[in-house]
This record gives sequence, C-alpha cells and structure tokens, in this order.
Amino acid sequence: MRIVAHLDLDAFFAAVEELERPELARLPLVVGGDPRGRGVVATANYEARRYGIRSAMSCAEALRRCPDAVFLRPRHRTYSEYSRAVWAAVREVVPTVERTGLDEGYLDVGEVAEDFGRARVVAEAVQAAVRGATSLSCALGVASCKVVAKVASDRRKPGGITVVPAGREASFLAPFQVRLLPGVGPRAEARLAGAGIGLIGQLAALTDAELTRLLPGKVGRLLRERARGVDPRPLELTAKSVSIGHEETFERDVSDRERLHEELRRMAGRVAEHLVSSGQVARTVTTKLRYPDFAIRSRSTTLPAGCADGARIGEVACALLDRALADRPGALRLVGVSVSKLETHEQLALA
DNA sequence: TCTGGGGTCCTCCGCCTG
DNA sequence: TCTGCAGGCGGAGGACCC
Repeated sequence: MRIVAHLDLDAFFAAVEELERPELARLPLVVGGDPRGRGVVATANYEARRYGIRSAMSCAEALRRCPDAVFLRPRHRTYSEYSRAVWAAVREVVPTVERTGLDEGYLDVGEVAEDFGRARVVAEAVQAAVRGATSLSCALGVASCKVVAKVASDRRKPGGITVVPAGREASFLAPFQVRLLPGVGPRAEARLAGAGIGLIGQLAALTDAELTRLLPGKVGRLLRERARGVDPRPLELTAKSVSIGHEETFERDVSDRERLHEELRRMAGRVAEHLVSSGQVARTVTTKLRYPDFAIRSRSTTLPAGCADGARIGEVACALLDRALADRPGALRLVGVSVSKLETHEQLALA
C-alpha cells in the first residue's frame, strides 16, 4: 500500500528565532525585510498572525497592523543548520524522504507502515523525533498521494496530524477553496471564480469542454486530476538544480547604466562562486529586469561552451541588460542574473 | 497591502533543418 | 530550385511555490 506523508514545520524561520532568543517567544515576531523599505514578510509567528500578518505581505503593511511587532532579518545559514538536524531526525524514523524546501518534504510512510492506522503512529514518532532533536514542532498530512497529503498537513496547524484513508481523497478535498489546491495561484483562482467555481469539488466535476474554456492546456487537466485526489507523482529522491541565480531590489529605482552594470557584475560573481563550489559550469546566461510598474523583462543567451567565470558571466549579463534597455528604456526596480543549462565536471569529461 | 528572492515548469513564437 | 510541413531548439514570458 502506497502511503505518503507531507511534513511541514510550523512557522519555521520564526520558530528558530524564538529558540535562539527565548525572550521573543510570546511577542509578535516577523522575519522578513526592512519595514521601512520594500521588503516582504517571509514568516510570522502565530502571535503576529493574530494581527492579520501573513507571509508575502509587505513589511510596511505588517508594521501598520502591529506597530509593536519585532522585525528580524532572515538568517538562512542558521535555518539551514536547523533544517539539517530536522531531516536527520526524520530519517531515523522514515528513511525515504523527498525534501521540497528547508521546512517541508514528503515521507514514504508505506515503507514502515502497512496500513493507515499504523501510519498515524509513524507520524507521531516523526513529530517526537523532530521535537527531541530540535525542539521544533511540525504538522503532518498522511494520504495515498502527494497532493492530498499536502492539503492534509495544512489542516491542523500547528503540531497536528491529519490522516486521509484510501478511497476518501476526493471527498476530503471537495469542500476546500480551490486556492488551497497546490498549483492554483491568483490567476487560476480568478478565472475559476469568474465561472462560479470556488471549491475543489466543483473543479473536480468540470466537464472537458468547461475545463478547456477555463484552464486550457496541460495545467487545467493536471489541476482537475489533483482536485479528484489523483496524483501519481513519485517521491523525487535525487533533486538536481536546473538554474542558479541572484537578484536584488534597489531601495530606490536606478537608471544609471554604470551602476546597473556594477550591480550585475557583483551578482554574476556570486553566481559564479556558487557554480564553482558545486563543481558545475553553465551555458545559458539570463538577465532579468523589473521596471517600476512591476513589468518584468528578461534576455538570455546560450554560450558555445560551459562557463563558471564571474567576469565572463558579468560581461554577458551587462550586454543582455543593454539589449533589454534598448527595447524598453527606463529606470529599474530590480536587476538579476541567473545561469542555466548546468553541467557537472563529470558530464563534461564524458562528453 | 503593494508587492523579496530563490527557484521550477509550462507555453508560445520564431528560426533552422531535413 | 522552390514550397510546404513537421520537429527540435533557443528565447521570452507567465504562473506558481516556499
């Protein structure tokens, strides 16, 4: 019997900060950007959420909602260390794991539990292991496939366990808002709402013709399958990254070409360091621009051979920036550089 | 509200080639 | 040699996720 669990650490960044600084534990706490700048909320603890503060909200808005909140900048290195400890503890209980982020992932519970009743016991053992190793709490959803497990893990937060027995997938999902289905973002939600479709059960019941009209292409068919609780995706145990990039939003929009080039060269250097440390080279360089009206433009080019040289990547990125600004001149809110078509040194040696 | 930074995947279009 | 077509690929953009 295939049984999958989705594990989600509760308010992860904020929970780590509370562990590191226990005096913050009962205060509204926001981890994210500068509340006087252009930053957004990465994570808010449950105390801050009582004021309506949510992830992805601008920090300025979070400050307006709760002027007494404590604002901290994210410390990714510290979170990575806690994350490593969490997943080591999880693997002591369930050896086969797919990490999808620092704070979440899927577990192959079928390996250690032969039925859904026993799966709950395994989920409790995972929670206890995580708490014992790190003092962090997590929520788990257990089901026959990834999408149902993921929706289930969100049901009882913080610290809960939700088990959806086999055969109950579609009826479990049906009453939830479509936006809770992974893959349905603001655009798809708006299109569905325009046709009076608000619940996952209604999405699951759409005819082919209705689906083609509302959500054409592969995406629509995939979302309707998921709404029906059908999701054959296996656990991905060896995730390899496809691209590496770096981008930054300026405090104030920048139009000075020299300054933009300088920033791009600096970011290209960081990207190249990342490439070198992972033993990879890249063939495609992409420069991204965001204008004050939030319009995004990107220009990319593919090099004849793989490259991990920061100066070379910077040079190409600057030329791409110039090309994009020739098409649409103006000040920029953000620039970024990323590389893709990655190859490892082993692959190059084989080629 | 006024929107970061790191990504992935999908779609569309134009170009090239057989 | 020209035309039409299909498929592959690169480039650009959009939607989404954490």
